[in-house]
Amino acid sequence: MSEAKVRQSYRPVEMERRWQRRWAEAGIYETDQDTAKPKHYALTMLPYPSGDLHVGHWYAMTPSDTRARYMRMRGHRVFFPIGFDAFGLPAENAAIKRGIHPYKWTMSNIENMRGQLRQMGTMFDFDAEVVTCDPEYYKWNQWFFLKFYEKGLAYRKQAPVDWCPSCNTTLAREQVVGPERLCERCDTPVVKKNLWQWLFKITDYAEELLDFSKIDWPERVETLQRNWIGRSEGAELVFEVEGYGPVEVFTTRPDTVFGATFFVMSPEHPAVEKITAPEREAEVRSYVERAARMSEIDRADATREKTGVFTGAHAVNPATGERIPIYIADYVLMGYGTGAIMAVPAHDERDFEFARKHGIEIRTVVAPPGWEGEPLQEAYVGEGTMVNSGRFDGMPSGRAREEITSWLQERGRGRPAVTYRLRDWLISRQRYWGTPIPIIYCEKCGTVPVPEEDLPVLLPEDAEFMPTGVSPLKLNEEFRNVECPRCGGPAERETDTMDTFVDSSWYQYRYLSPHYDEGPFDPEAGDRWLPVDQYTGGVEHATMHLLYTRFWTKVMRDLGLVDFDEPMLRLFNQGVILGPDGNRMSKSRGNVVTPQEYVDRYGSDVLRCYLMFIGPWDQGGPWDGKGVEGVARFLRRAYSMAVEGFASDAGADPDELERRTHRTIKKVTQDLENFRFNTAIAALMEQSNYLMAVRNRVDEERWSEALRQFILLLAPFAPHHAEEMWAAIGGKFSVHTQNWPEWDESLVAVEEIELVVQVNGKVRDQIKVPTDVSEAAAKELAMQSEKVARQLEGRSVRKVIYVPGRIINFVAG
RNA sequence: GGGGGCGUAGCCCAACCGGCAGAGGCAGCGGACUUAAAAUCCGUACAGUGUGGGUUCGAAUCCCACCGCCCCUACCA
Repeated sequence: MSEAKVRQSYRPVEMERRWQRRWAEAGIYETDQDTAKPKHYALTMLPYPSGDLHVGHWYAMTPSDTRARYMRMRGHRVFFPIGFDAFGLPAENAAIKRGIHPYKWTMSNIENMRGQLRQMGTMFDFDAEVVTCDPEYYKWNQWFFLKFYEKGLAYRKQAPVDWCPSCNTTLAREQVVGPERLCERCDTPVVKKNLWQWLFKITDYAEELLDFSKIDWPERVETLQRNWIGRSEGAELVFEVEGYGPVEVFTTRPDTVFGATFFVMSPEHPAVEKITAPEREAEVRSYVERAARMSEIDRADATREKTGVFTGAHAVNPATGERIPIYIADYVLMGYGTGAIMAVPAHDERDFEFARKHGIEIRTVVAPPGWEGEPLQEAYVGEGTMVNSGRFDGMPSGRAREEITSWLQERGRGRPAVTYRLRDWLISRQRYWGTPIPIIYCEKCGTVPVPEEDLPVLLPEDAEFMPTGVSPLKLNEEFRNVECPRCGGPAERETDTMDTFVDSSWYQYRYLSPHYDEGPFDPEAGDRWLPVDQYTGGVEHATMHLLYTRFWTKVMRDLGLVDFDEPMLRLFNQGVILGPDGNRMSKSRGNVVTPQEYVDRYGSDVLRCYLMFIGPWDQGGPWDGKGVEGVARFLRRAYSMAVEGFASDAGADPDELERRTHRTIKKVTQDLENFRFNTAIAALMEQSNYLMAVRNRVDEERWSEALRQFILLLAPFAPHHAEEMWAAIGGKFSVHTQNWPEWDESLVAVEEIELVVQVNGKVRDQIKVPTDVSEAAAKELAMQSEKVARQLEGRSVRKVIYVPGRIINFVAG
């Protein structure tokens, strides 16, 4: 075919559509169940069905697909499923704003996205698709909930939530707007309210979740999770509160207890009401109310001045026996430790600030080095020698921590303790579009779980999800009113739904058998595929989804459902693709790139390759529309090379061609192993350029072989182009079921290299030497160089540094 | 306040275990093709690696300090 004809014949969009059809007909992406091959479960985080795939989806999914394709060509049976995280707020908001039912909105989005996913040219096995808002799926959320409940891992308690007093409803975090913390719908200031909520006891697994020895995850994610779990060692000490009883505090510094000159409770602490002196009541109550209005985020603002009020009550320091005043202050959080602290102003920055403001004694009990009894100008938080601490004076503070703890323990006033920052997972959402919590409240029997055989508790389709101010299911009498499964009497259903992170905590298991109805997944399929070998997704999920799914798997293990400890063995975090202006893409910034316009113009392969080429995958980066051209040229050139074929034989070095081929195979293979798609594509471009250059100058047979290998290497990146090219050179359908090429190490090495000759670190000459030249020979050859000889004249060579294949350096004096 | 990442050509990015700063691409420039342009093809210039020190025969790479940008996290007792 002539070049002109090729140019005319290159219609990537049409070509891609043709192959997509063919692939579907031939079913080449149906999951290979041949257990003779090693398994590879590749997983990319499932998308939320927002309506259209955006560039971010492409950036996350297509490299993941490339890697899965590569593994397949490497001889693995690969399972690479996809699904939709279909419950959640946007669907409900669309319903409220536009009157479309969430189900309809979600399903039509999914339908749309399915088509776009196919267009992407991925090898997703759509037979394994999971849609989490499907009762077939969420039934198992409920089933798990019951199992968790049986094991005591699901429990109900009062927990603070954001509450809009005007709409009379709880709000999700993203519905609370701005630093003023206003309700998104009516601009009313949001308050904290204690409501009955369901929680999962993830804290039971805190210690095990700190063990990362069984997974190969990015250091960064491990650190994030470790910090999030926040294990601290210390002691729980008991302070007697006058007229109330003992109150426990947690401290990491029991050594400083002799310096505890006051005591602080969180405004929410249950004891506050009972201990407040009558003359203080008004002040205390107003402070508590003010604190309640503040969000946790505002309260966590450490730069804010430390506020608080005296309750009029006193506690007894268990070490000194002194009476110390009890304050309430919002810098003490109910959610951490016991919600009360012993305040040691001399050795804690926050307590120091508070004590100064309230004129409380600041007593040094750990002497800083060189301290001579002068008042501290700031809190000293380091180690030192004990002072003002009775019998412990003179002891190093580290040792005093243990000794004081056991001393108090002997007197029944304390014990060593470990506290975690991690809190239990609050799963209740006062929302319609989620999984109903399978619980029934009966006046007589109390809290009754829905019997397993009654699952799923269906989400009623005709619910009133308009903004009426109450949890939508609460208004649905038909849903809410039930017979108690235990006594048959009148009862009410729980009307909250589950957090959508529940859905994504175990979806990787459901993929294995999405229609299996005897359990969350078919154990036989589980044996064949679990656990996930390679997971890819954004690092923003480090302390949410990625922690929850680890927790979930450990519970599943304890339920006997799986026999391993970790859900995903290997994780890779891709970066974020930014808008052309270098900012995060967002509609309000107007910098959103629509993949469709590029797909329509260049085809999917170009977009895929461009996104992989733009830079290291974990780095992300700004979108550059101009850069796409280069990749488009590359693929078109590659295509035309295959279609036109060999030109003529005119004497280029066929061995060099072969060496380059093997070098390319090695480079691309190693880069794919390490998720370095950008340099792999650069290597393919280089090879393509070379193939083009020698197309009419080398032995035809060997050129064709080199081209064949090139196409195979290209296949995971540009599946459509490679398929077309494969067909053009007479390859058997499909290129994607071929074996990945292997390289011959002996052919990778170049034959002759340019050895750099330096004198005292400065480059003086380059000489051609055989690759395997010995040091002595290299030295000899280098000395023969005129330029080098000139430099060495009159000097003696003190040292020769020889790096094979690189340089030879004469150190001369 | 704490933790992490990144600064290399006009731009996106390469550079293994320290060894000639350049693989690939964009844009630029020159040529071929064209009546002309686009497209295409061929060919090319461009930085001494954010700044300042240090280690070394030799530093983009290792160490120290600083500057800039980004991300995460934050009163955790």
